[in-house]
Amino acid sequence: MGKILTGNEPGRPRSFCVEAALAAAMRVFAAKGYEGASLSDLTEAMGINRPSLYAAFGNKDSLFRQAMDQYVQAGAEHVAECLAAPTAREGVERLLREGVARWTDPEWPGLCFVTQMPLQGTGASIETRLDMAEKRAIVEQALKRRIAQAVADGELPRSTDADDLARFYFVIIQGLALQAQHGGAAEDLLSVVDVAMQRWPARAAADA
Amino acid sequence: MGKILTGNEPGRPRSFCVEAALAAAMRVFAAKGYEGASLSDLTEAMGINRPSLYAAFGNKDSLFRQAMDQYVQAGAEHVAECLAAPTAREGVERLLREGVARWTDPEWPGLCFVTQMPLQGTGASIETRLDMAEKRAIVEQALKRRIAQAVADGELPRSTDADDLARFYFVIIQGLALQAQHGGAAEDLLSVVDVAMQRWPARAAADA
DNA sequence: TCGGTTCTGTACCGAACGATACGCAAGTGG
DNA sequence: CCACTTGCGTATCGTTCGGTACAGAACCGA
Repeated sequence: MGKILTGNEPGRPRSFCVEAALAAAMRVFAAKGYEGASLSDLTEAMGINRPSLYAAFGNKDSLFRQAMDQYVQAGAEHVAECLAAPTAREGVERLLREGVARWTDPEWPGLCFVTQMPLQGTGASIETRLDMAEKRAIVEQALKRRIAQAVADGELPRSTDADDLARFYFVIIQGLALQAQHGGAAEDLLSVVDVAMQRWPARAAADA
Repeated sequence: MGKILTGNEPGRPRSFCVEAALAAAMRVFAAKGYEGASLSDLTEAMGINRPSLYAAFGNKDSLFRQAMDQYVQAGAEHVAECLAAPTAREGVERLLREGVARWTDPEWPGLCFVTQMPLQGTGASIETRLDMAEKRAIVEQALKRRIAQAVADGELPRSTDADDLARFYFVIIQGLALQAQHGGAAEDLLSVVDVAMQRWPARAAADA
């Protein structure tokens, strides 16, 4: 992932790769939070200095949003991939299990991006927070659509309220991510997934 | 709640009520987070000035912990009160429903205290964060004990793993609180509680 | 009235923050 | 070689942060 040089533009070419720098910034933001990530932290991790950062990304807030966009895009693909499983149940279970695997992986960068970081008083601008809320809603919407389809397909009882069930699993996702960030062990969280999935609404039979 | 004057100590008496000031500080911390709450915010809300704050509470970190202690104590009492319900099911349901009511109440101060605030990179000291983790574990332990008792009482099937079930509902609590902080509507969250409680393990019958 | 002690209020400290001005380096087309 | 354009790097801006020194005010016991 070196720098992308087209060789046509005038002026001195950029000496770093924007995507790699964004990825580095994302890791810093994920590790330290919005306010906790100082410009010095960011520039050091990105391997560039301050004015280059401002020239390339405009702003700390703007940089955060661009880093987040990169993460959210990858995350959205992962969600879609999971939910593409043959049944909604498998899809949701994959989403939860792989989510736990990622969130408890110390190498995984973007823990708090979709779940919690941009809260009130973290210094992020109001637009950024609204943007995050929008991005977060995408996951919930995807869950909602997949579950609604499962109801239509007959995988779930016709009495199922897709919105409620989607919200339910979305709350679990956020709770899992939060607990992971608090240092919860992967095995404990996976057992929560077990309990959550064990209670997936059955078509007709009991699910004792 | 005015100042408590014993009239025996020498020196100039304190002109403010420590408890009231702590409560005010708690509201500020809850609203803006640890770093987001500046000393100016705090002193203004508490109605005192900086040196008084330092003389009375020692430190920003120390102030935070004392404010948190006050909140956690009230919270722990509430948890115990809820879980004292005749059945564990009623207790957990009360805990979730009243939790949602509190967290979505804009007047309620301490939303993020037990759930999320003191994360990495928020500026809080490592000891404070460990302290918070400990306090958070208290709720989970209470849940665990109550559910274990319910298993012993025969309210829950003997095959129930109390630890797993407690962790499950604790994750839901955290997810609900998190979503509330993201601006989730009370009715939506209550419907999540419905789904979560609807799937409380039945003794023997099916729970379609 | 007078030490002794404790709190209050102003004014300030050094450090770190986000953000920028400006001169130099490194490329382009002519 | 030469304007011209663009990114790089140093050095610095003004602000805000958490934390304090210091002087005066308000209470005690004698």
